[in-house]
Amino acid sequence: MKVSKAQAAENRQGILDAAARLYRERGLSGVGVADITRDAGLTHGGLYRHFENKDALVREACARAFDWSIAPLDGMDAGTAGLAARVTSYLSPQHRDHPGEGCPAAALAVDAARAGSDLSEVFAQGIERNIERFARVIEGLDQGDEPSAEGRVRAMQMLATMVGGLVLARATAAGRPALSDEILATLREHLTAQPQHR
Amino acid sequence: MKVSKAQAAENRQGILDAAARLYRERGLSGVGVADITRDAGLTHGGLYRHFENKDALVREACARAFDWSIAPLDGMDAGTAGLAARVTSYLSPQHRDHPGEGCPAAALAVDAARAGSDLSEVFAQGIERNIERFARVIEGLDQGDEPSAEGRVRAMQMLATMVGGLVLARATAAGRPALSDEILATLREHLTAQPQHR
DNA sequence: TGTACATCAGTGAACGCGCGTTCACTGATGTAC
DNA sequence: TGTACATCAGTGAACGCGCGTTCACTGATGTAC
Repeated sequence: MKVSKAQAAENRQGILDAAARLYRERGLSGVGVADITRDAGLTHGGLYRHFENKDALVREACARAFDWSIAPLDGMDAGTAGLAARVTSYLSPQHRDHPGEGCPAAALAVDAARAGSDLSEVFAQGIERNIERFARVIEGLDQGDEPSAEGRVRAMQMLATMVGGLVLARATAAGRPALSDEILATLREHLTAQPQHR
Repeated sequence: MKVSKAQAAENRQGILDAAARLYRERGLSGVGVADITRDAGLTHGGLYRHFENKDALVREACARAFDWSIAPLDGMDAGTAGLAARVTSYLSPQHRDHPGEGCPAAALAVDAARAGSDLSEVFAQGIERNIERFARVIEGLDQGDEPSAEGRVRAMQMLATMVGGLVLARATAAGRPALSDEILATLREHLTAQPQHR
C-alpha cells in the first residue's frame, strides 16, 4: 500500500541507516539488499523506489557514514586534549569490536578500492574532509581558517596510523587478542604523546 | 585423467599462486574457485582433491602471500638505507596499483577481520612476523637476536602508518588520483626522514 | 467541505545468474607380481 | 624387465542456494473538481 510522503522519507532514511551499519559490519559484498530492507522493517521489492540499484545505495550509505564520523570533529574544542580523546576513542577495543558504528574508512576503504570510481570519489571526499578537519584541530584553527601545509602533513600521518592500526587490530582480534590489544595500546600511546615532542 | 605426483604437486602450487594473487586483487568474496582453477589452467572440480573447501584454500593462499611478502626483509642489510628503500617501494604508486603481488595485510586484512578466527590466526602470525622482522631491521640486529621493546614499538608505528597509507591511497586512487599520490608522497617522506630525528 | 480518482510506496512471487560443492566417470600413473 | 590392475588427479555436468532485479498487484494517499 501507499504510504505518506513523510513516512516514505522516514523509510528511506531507515534503509540508509541500516545499510551504513550493516555494510561497515560485514563489508559491501557481505550484505544483501534483502538484509538491509529487512533490518529497516521493509521488504526488498520497494528498495528500487528509493535507489536506482545496489551501487547507488552503497554510495549514499557510505557518504552518510562519513558525515556521521566527521561530525564530532566539528564541535571539538581545538587543542591537544580533544585530539588525544579522539585518538583514544578511535584506537579503543570498543571501536575495534563495533565497526558498524565506526570509521567508514577503516571498515570499507579496501572494498571501495575494488569498486568503481564512483564509490572511490565518495571515499576521496570523505577522506579529504577528514584530513582537513584533523589539520584544523591539530593547529587549533576555527572552521573558516585554512590549515597550513604542515598541519595537513601531520593530519595525514595521524590518520594513516590510526586507520592502519585499527585495520591490523581487527584482523588479529579473533586469532590473537593479545597482539590486537598490544597494537591498539602502543599506537594510542604513540599518537597521544607525539604532539608535545614534535 | 590421473597425473604424475610431481605434476599434481605443481598443479597444487599453481592453484595457490593464482589464489594468492587473485584474492589480493579482488578480495576474498570477489573471486570464485572456478576463477582460480581456470587461472591455474585446470577445471574447478579437481580443486577438492587438494583443499577441503574454499576456506582452507583461502587460509593457505594467505599464508603463502605473507611468506612471500616477508621474505625480502630477511635478506636485507640492517640500517636506515634498506629500511628507506622498503618504505619507498611499499608506498609507491606501483604497489598501490598492483595489489596482486603486494602486501597481504593491506589487501586482505579487512576481509580477514570479517572471516572466522582460523583466518585471523593466519593474519596474526603474518603480522607478528612482520613486526619482528621490521623491529630487527630498525635496530640493526641479526636473525637470532631478540628486538627490544622500543624497537617493537617503532616497528608497529611504521607498519600501521604504511598499511593505513596504502589503504587510503588505494581507496582514493580511482576517484581522486591527486589526493592518492599526495598521501603516498607525504607518508613516504615522513617515514624515511623519521629515523634521524627520533 | 465532500467526493471521485489518479498516484505511487510497499508487497511478495518470480526471473536469471553465479556461486561452492558433489559425483560418476576417465585414463595415465605407479605398484604388485 | 614385462604384464595386470588398483589408484586417484583431473573432468564436466549437475545440485541447491542466495543474490540483485523485475513486475503485477494492493490500497492508502493526496489531488482535482
